[in-house]
Amino acid sequence: MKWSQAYIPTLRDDPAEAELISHKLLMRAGYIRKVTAGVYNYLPLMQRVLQKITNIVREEMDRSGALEITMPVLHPAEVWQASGRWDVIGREQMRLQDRHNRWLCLGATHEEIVTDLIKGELQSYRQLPKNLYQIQVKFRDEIRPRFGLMRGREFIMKDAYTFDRDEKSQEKSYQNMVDAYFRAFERCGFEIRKVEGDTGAMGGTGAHEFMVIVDTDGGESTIYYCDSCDYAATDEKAGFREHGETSDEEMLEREEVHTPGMKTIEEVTGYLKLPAKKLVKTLLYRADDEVVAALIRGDRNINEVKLVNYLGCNNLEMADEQTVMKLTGADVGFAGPYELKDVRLVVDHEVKGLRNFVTGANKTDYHFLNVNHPRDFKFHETVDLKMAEAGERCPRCENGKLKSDRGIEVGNTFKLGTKYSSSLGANFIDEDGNEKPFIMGSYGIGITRTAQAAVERFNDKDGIIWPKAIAPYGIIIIYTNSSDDKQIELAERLYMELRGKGIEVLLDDRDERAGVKFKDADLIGIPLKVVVGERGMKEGIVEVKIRNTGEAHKVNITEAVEGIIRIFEKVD
RNA sequence: CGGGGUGUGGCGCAGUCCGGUAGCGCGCAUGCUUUGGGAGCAUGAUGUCGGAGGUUCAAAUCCUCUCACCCCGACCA
Repeated sequence: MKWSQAYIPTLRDDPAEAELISHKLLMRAGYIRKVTAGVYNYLPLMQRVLQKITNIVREEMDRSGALEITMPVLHPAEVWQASGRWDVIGREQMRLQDRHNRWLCLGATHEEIVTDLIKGELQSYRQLPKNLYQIQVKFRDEIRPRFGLMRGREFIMKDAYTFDRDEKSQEKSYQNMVDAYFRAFERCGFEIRKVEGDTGAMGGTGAHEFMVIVDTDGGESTIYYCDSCDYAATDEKAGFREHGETSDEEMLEREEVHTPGMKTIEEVTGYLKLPAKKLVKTLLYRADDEVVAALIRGDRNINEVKLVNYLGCNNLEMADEQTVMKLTGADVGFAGPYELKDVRLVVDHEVKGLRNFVTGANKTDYHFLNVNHPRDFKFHETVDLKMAEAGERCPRCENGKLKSDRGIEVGNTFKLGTKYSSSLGANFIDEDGNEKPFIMGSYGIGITRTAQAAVERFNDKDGIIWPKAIAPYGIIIIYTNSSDDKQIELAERLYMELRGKGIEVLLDDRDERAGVKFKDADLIGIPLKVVVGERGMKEGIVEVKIRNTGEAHKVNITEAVEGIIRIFEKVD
């Protein structure tokens, strides 16, 4: 492609709307343009990148034995109602009505549709396992779209669905997908980290997320991993080995103390001169229709996902001020378990071993010292409600410590069990003659998100640095003086010959000064730059520069094509 | 949805407090010079000042309503 014929609208300034480096670069380098919040045009360069990623993913899916199909973007409400998710998913599902006032939605995921598709047609265990996938546009009406393609409302995704007869077979199908994911992401140029994830609204029995680790604000997820074994999990999922300390202090008399305006742990610990570990937070939540109080040590942060999972509720939010006032008789910030009525107590394991701790007194501006259980309040079971923290002990191995990183989730895998097959009545006849629901799995790769993750991961002050496998073009040729016919002639010749060798080349034939061409070439991130210029011509060489390493080579004009290819082949 | 902010030529912004001919940089067009890391000079084009209503002799500027977008939070691939 010749630049003069291409459509690559680069910008000098960062667009005001972009926050992340990757978002800024994709805008500035002419890859994307916003249409409306969370919805983008993909320009020619972006289209090529997406195509590259798509092709890699498709090849690895096909290699794994998965079968490509295309399902609709528009779904009837009925199938979502049948699975029960019409009511559960709620606002982020894009819904609309047709001219007959029938409800439809735009698909954010296709468990229902694919299950409905195979229902009655996959009938025998002899036809299993099956893996169906598609690469297609999805919609999710994000509450707050942001970060460009990272959290868009419209995005491209590869989603696959497996159907197995039993757990053992499912395990194989699952591992098969995991293997395919590693191959695909590796080919895209990523070092990928697989971590255990929460199953969330998908339901099911197990999940993993595939993360690109970055050290920028683009790293929206925190993960914890063990420094000695292969344990790794999202912050929502991560646990750690608790110390199981049991205090042997003697129980002291409960004592009310005046703590005017001290609502936070920091304020109370500062005022009472006690470590946060000696406090127990009482957090009131509204879980569906019930109010629960979560008790957790003062120095810990609550993991609401763990609480939701334990309660099995659909909706969890902090109780509002009125509710807190009604139940505790006090302002927010002074709740405690002592004589807290009509509220279910959910207690973190660590609270069990504590003695003589501080809680709110259910009275504005007062706390209790020396609260103890079961004397002052009772509970029967405890649960892990804590956010993990770096430095804690690994839950899997003996000596490991947890470390944390931030990452971008580019893929996920879910074991769904029979949630969808059961609710939609998708069964097969097993070897024993019994009708059974399929054991399902679902597997996603965010194509557009992967593209942006690459930019977030691979860039420098000058612009994008695409891994070769997903770069829109492999080589860019620049001639520095557009009024020098000899340069143009040589550049054109190299362009034609390299293209003849099957390499994707961009020739910057614009009548621009050399500086502009260099800047733009770096900005759009082409892996290899070939410079035809006055200096080189005198020496009888062209310069070849690797975007990634900055490494520069000189190649004799007489054997330029071979020389360039040789260098190009070594680029990652 | 709650909190904060922004809408002014294609892009980035000033002007708004204190009403009085709509500006700057980049980009764009033409010409000359220049030609290895976002050139210089000259000339030029491009604006419903987000929209609607109101106040006023006069509104980008003040008032009311509204829409869009961005940031923080809740949500999430």
